[in-house]
Amino acid sequence: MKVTKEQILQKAISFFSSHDYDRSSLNEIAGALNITKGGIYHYFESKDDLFKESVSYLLDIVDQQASDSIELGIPLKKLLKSFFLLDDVAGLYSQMTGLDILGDYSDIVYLLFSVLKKFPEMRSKQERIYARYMMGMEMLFRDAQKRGEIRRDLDPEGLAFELTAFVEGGMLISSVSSGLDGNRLGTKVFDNFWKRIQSDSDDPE
Amino acid sequence: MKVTKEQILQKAISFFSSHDYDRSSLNEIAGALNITKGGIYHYFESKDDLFKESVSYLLDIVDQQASDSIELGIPLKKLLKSFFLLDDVAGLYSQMTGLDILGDYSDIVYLLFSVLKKFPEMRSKQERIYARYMMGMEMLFRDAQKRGEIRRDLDPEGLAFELTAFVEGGMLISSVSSGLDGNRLGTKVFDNFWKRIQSDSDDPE
Amino acid sequence: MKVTKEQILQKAISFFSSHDYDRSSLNEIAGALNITKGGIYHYFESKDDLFKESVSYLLDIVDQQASDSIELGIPLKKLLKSFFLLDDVAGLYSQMTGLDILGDYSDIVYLLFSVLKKFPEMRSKQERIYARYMMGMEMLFRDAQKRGEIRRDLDPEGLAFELTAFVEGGMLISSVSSGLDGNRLGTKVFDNFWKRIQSDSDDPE
Amino acid sequence: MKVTKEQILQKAISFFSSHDYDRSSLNEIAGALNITKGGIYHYFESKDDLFKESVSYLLDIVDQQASDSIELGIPLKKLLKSFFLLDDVAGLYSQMTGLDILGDYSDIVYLLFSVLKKFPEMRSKQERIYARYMMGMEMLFRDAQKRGEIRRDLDPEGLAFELTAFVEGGMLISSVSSGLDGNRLGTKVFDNFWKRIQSDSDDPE
DNA sequence: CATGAATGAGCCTTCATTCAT
DNA sequence: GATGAATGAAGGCTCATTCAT
Repeated sequence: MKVTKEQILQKAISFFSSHDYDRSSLNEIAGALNITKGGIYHYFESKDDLFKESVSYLLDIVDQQASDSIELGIPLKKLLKSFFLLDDVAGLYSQMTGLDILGDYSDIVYLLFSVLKKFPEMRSKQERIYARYMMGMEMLFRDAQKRGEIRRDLDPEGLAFELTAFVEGGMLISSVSSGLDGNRLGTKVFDNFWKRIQSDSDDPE
Repeated sequence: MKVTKEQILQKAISFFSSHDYDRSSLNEIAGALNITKGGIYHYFESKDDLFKESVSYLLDIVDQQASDSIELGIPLKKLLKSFFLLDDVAGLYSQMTGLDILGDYSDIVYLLFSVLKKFPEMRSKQERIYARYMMGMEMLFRDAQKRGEIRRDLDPEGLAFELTAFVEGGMLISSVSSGLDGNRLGTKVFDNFWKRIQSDSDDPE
Repeated sequence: MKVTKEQILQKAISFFSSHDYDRSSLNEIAGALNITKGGIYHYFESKDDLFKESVSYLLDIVDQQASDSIELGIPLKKLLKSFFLLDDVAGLYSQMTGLDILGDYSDIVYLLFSVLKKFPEMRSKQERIYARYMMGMEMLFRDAQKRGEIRRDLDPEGLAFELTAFVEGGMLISSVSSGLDGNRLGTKVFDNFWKRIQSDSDDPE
Repeated sequence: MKVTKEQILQKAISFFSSHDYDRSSLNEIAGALNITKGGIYHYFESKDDLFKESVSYLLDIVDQQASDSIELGIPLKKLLKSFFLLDDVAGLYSQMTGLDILGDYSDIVYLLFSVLKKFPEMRSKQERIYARYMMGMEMLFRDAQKRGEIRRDLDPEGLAFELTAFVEGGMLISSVSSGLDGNRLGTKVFDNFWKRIQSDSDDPE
């Protein structure tokens, strides 16, 4: 059974995100794939190269799944609610790739920060993903406004940013605070959030 | 001029937050202090020890300043507004210690994540700081409710979490997205936020 | 010319026995083999590992040669005599391996003691070698009793222990006392020893 | 309570014999005496100096006690018997100094060997102690011969060497072989030894 | 293609030694 | 006298990288 370049990338992601760059040795990565260190050098010029390529590989997946999570045309309320269940969202990260690549949310945040430290030039790629995601959100709100589901006097860009920032921050705090119930707090916040933005003509719950 | 233990801690923080644990060599840290590596071992048993002690040192400062930033008894609106000016808040981190220790917000997040990876036992300290901070926020909202400044039907715990999470997440996104204007977006969000929570009797602006 | 694992073991023995564990640096050992320190880590996980493996290597040789030195079926007297020539026996150690590995007898005693200090779990291996050797001696005496070469009322186990202990102690004293003639004193002792144990029917010399 | 030079010597012996030269740090030795490293340098020029002086100190005690153990004028048989009880003799080493300085027999042998490796010039002192001890033994046998307690046709020098070597070797084997009963085997050997050397006119037991 | 031996630089750590106070 | 800060050399160890096979 040949080891493909993609398998190496996946295993690398798994090491880099759980062990951190410097603590992930090529020997171990190779060992986990039952090949030798030299084998990796056939596909990648250096460890740095492997690192950058594997983070890119991961970012593409994240971007794809982020896009997929934004579905136009369905009632916004239900979709939004799912974003506020912080523990559930965080749980998605582990399955995100369908490849058992990632640990939890904090692993990926750590990984993305560390790549910025080493390779500042990768900032633009991360930046673009955030931008695309928030743009998707914005369209979601615009669409709901058009359909009259939410109030028309709210700024869609502000809403998109507010939501995204809250979710990121909420998961971050959640990942540090083991005793905190992210779903419960998220629901509380969602209730207030929705009450504020829903169209006046909406049936109050 | 004697080099004190505190000077070492500060320089260590500065390295660990900007270069990451593994890339911060004792050689460099010592060199930046004009002492030799061996000198560090007078004050610290090991690199791990230095790392843990310096993160502790930093966390104590962060905790202190977080507490200080919560002032009861003044109009909530003005205080809140300042929290939403993300770029300004982020800027505070660099001066937080008054010691030119930190780079920017992402440095400290990165540092705190990395310490959790290496020393999970330090989670509780970080957790406590978040808990204390959010409790302070909660009291802020309760106080404002008592004074009639904001609506009384809102859940203070939810508000505290919402605010804290938004600020953290906002700064995180901001630190990645160089083109993003954190103050502008933050102001937008604040306006909506305040409109929602202010007491009905308040004069609309 | 490739450097084999066995060559490293031999050179290590030579250093560890003449310089002691802590004073034998991997740098020097590697240098003597014209490789670099890192090369040693290809074959051994650590200095400790190298130490243990090389002592094991030596012990196996010692055990083998000890077994070989016990020949059943030949006149006991001649064989015994050779054991009492302490200087000659001590001299055998240096050539024991045919590899110029050891210095003199005291080197090996020192090495074996030091390995016990660091790795008490290696005691059993040394113990087994002594036990096997003394058992071989015992059989030698039993055989000679059967053949009527020595008196039948002596305890073979006691004789084996007496002989072994005397030889060990004699060489030890000899190795410390440069002026002492081990062969001369050994011969004196042998004469008494043999006079005591020889069969009465034997022709007195 | 002032720390005297002798106290340092004793503590040093205790460390050097149980931990070995290189593993005994001046810091630890000083710490065990509740003084600082610098304090040691008031009495000793260097670690080497301390090492040599402390081994000298020990050797003087050993020499003294070895002399004391040889008592002329009492029945030889009883005295000799005590030398053959190997486990008991080995046990004496720990109490030898009355100062809780030494561990067991193997510690002292190890220490004496290691000092020879580092400072070959100390060989003569050790050599002299062995020589004096064997000379004492020789006189013991001569005395017993004079008194008619043992046969007059035996060579006292050979007997002294035989006895000393056996005891040294026996204890050495004993210290390695945990399962071996040194007293039992020693008694066996003594019985044979005494039978051989006792005067014919002696009452057989 | 792939292996595995070998390198070399860099890191953490220890510790005898010095010296100003 | 004695302390404690500081040095500097050395050692074990790791690992990305190279290269002959």
